[in-house]
Amino acid sequence: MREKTQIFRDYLTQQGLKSTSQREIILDAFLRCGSHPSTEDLYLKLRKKHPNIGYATVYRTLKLFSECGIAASRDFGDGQTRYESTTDAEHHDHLICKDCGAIVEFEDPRIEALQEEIARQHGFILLSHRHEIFGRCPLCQEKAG
Amino acid sequence: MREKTQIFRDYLTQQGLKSTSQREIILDAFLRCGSHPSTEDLYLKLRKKHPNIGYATVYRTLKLFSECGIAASRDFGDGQTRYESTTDAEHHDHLICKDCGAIVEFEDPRIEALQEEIARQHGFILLSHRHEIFGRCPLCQEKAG
DNA sequence: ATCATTGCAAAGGCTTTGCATCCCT
DNA sequence: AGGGATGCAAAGCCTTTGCAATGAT
Repeated sequence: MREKTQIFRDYLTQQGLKSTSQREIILDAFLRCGSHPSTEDLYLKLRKKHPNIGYATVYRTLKLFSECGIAASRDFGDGQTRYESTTDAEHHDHLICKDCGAIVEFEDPRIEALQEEIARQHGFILLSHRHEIFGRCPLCQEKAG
Repeated sequence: MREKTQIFRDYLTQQGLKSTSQREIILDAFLRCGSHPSTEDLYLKLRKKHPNIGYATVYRTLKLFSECGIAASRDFGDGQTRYESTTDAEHHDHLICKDCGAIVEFEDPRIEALQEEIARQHGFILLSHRHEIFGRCPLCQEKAG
């Protein structure tokens, strides 16, 4: 993740913002973290090794990640804002397990194309979209018998 | 909307709940209302003619509508829970104007089929989905020049 | 009479902000 | 030294709930 770290640092410099140990720590945790952590997820995770980092700092730092483009905020309807690293594919949507919350990313150009078509049909200019499929993942299917 | 009114009344009776003037008024307002009102939308709308109806009552009544199947709650990511009447098509998704908030419903069996396919590919059992396309509607395109 | 309903106000849950202090540059 | 950053606590927002009073059956 060399690149993202650099992107973030460059962003800070360029905006006249400061590089701090908290920001470095949060960035590191975010990049190592499993997918789509909420502010709280990261905060709790960090608290173990860095009990002095406040919730507000995590919150504000994630916002910075979002601003500089290395992360994007997502709302999966579970009442928490989640952040995902934007390394991956250009665009993707999510398949979410309703039982365990596992998140799988997917992308399908056919769906993307159909969305364009639908927007056009209604005279809309397409700006963005949100697409989540909720289901039960293989593991939870087993557990459920 | 004869039907829905009846469905709601039957539900109340059958559940041992009571029919009250507030519930009738809220149902009427909901059915007449433009699409996808939030609790607040309805509350404010009602307040003009029925300043004595409380927010909590609107909130609880919409929940009842949802329970008996005449309405469904939706989360479009604008921080408010919205409710839509479930008369219409079996299933549909939404095209939303980012400028004025206008909501157009759409449905596309091709997208539905692709979702099934994607879930299957990942070993998931599909339970539900959420799909919103955000764009700029014809009117707002004009306004924007 | 009985028990659900109502309206108000207060409590929750998450996000956001104010502010004195701290720390990069 | 100067101004952004931090951490705490408090404020905002919307949703949800407690409770005494009210109303439907």
